[in-house]
Amino acid sequence: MLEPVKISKALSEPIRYKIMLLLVNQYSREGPQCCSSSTEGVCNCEIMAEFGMIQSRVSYHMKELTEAGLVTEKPFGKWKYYSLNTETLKDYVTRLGMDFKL
Amino acid sequence: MLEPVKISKALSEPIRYKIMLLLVNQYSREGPQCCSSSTEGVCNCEIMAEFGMIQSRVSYHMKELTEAGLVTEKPFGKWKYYSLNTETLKDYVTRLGMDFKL
DNA sequence: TTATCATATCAAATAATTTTGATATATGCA
DNA sequence: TGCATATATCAAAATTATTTGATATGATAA
Repeated sequence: MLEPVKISKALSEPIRYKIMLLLVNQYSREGPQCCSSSTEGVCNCEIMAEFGMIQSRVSYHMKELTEAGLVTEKPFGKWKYYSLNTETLKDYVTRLGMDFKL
Repeated sequence: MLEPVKISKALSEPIRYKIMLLLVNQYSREGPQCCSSSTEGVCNCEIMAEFGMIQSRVSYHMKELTEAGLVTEKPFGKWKYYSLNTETLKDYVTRLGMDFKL
């Protein structure tokens, strides 16, 4: 069941919106990274590096995004890869269109 | 210039989302109202009546919605009529589609 | 003008969210 | 097993958002 208010809230935090943009564009950064590059998504520590955030802060925001259904998690060994759930975004957009007769 | 984070925040508050729904469906309620019924929109005091909110609270939320560009205000005498700005919503939806490649 | 009504604004109180540092859990490897 | 690494969780602090009651502004009408 789609909750447009919850999805709006997830998108309403600037750093979370930036993380979403990072996920859609895939991570590409030079130098050593904690997890091996993957086409499966972007890992926690890559997000830390990209935005200079500490680990618990990244973890918190990824949980918010995941619980809103905007991001899916894929554990791989000790890492976790995140990717966009575009279906939720599509449903959200559709719902706004219906609710507000766009 | 469209600010998707700001629009998301405006939509992320439950009572604001309900007010938006009220605006799109137009107000229709029995009994005495403070302002005369209008096709131009819904007035502050009608929103107070609909949700049992005090005046300053309604005023605060209408300001949030207006500043996000989601609602337009139309002063009429001592009243003010609010209506949805569907253009902003359409632009928001378009922007999400582009940002996240939907 | 004065009284009344609708809305706006303000400061203080309350509530919700976010950030941080510490610690816990879980996996992989020597 | 024991150690290192990646992520999760927790409690406290910091920040931001919302609510409230009081007062201000601005328009109407007597």
